[in-house]
Amino acid sequence: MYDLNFFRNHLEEIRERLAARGYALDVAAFREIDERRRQRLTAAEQLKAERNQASAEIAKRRKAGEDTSERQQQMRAIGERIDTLDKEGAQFEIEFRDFLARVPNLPHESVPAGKDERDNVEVRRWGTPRSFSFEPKAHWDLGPELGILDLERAAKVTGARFAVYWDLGAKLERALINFMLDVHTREHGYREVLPPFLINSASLYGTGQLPKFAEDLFHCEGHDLWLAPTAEVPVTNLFRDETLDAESLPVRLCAYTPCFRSEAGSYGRDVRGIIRQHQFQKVELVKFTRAEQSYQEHEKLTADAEDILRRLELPYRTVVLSTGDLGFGAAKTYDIEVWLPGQNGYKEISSCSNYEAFQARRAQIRCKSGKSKAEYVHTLNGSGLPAGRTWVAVVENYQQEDGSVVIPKALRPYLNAERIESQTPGK
RNA sequence: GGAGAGGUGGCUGAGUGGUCGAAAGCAGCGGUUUGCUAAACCGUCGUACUGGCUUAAACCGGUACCGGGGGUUCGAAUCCCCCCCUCUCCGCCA
Repeated sequence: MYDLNFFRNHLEEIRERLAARGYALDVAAFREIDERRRQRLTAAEQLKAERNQASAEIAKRRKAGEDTSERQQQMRAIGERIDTLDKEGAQFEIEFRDFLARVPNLPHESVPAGKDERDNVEVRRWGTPRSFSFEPKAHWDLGPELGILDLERAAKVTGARFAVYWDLGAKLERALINFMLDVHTREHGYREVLPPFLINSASLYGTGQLPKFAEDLFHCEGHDLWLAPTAEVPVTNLFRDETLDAESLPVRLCAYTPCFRSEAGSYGRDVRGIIRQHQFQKVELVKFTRAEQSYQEHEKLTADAEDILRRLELPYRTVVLSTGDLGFGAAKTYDIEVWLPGQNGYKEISSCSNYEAFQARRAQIRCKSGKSKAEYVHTLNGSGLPAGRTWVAVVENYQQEDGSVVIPKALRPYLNAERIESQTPGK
């Protein structure tokens, strides 16, 4: 969401900059919608001013004991005209808001121009993919063979794209979550928060999932409740409609939640294994900063997410998304990609974005210091990290020739085990 | 889920159909007084949209906003309906 005056006065410039991310801003359509809306608005307001005046006059005359029924009769007709104008105006207003709400954010100037993910630019690479003396397996083979991952029963109990973890598989997931929360709260200065997993539509509007991306979400029938697709939504909306003390910024929060995504439109992708699930567990990092801090904090947030992979000794690379690959509300995004031997390539594991004031303006999150006027904060978030994909990375990268999996040193205090060996689940 | 009480500006809190955008107090801001601080006194003090202004700011108008949405009325913070939230009690549940 843009500042209305800024938007109206910089239409051409915005159109050009949005073209870089593949969005065609229809300037003429906006002008027309805006014009139409304002016409209706001013027409209705003029009549209302007239009515207000007349009402005051009626009040005075009645106090003086005069008969005002004729004047009231006149005003009734005006009231009807106001009604009509208001109804039309409300329709145009919805159209107008909806138009604005569907315009994506401007890319930051440091974002490389490009058409799609092929134009993303690698900014760093850490660790060396291990060379195997045997053919490494994918987790969808390893997991079931070890008896720690059970997709068949998950399909029976719930359906496709859900998983059941057994024994050390379940413990590994839980260990990862605790490990990540501990690192971020103890080492990186984040405050831990446990938010609701269901959220209302106002929150989804605030972070930008609505109105445009309803089909990506699970909705609870008969309620204004949705399953959170990421902790970004409940956590960012924690301060919706609030004005924070600018001195208290940046606020750094981390949260564990399960995440639910309908994955509509990705039917053919990542069908094997647990790379793409309807439900996965994630630790999310969220920051609220002053405008001038946000890019510095963005770098730190990305580094904090990367640190989890370093501690787990998992090779990764970090890319900056090109203008064409940028998400709807983001001004700049780093993707962190972890090495997966089973796929012989790097796979996205975290997406760290600076939204600047895009979400803050929708969600009305401001900050204020002393006498100065309140201004919108910048919001940032990134996965730090998803437990599911990290689980995959651990299992695939630490697999041994005999089919067992060595537990990374950093996780051993959480698992009380050094190795996952074959077992027979639920039998 | 049932019964009751409530939701007013940054805060406290008045207001039950007509100069109410809203009393009063506190906080804030500007000033006077003062060796400094404090106190006292005077003034000021909401937000959004919108018109005037070449743009923006300032300024001058207008409209809207008293939890949200509808309705009655010439006129609604005030009356009616629906919803949400908070508190108390009951029921149910982990």
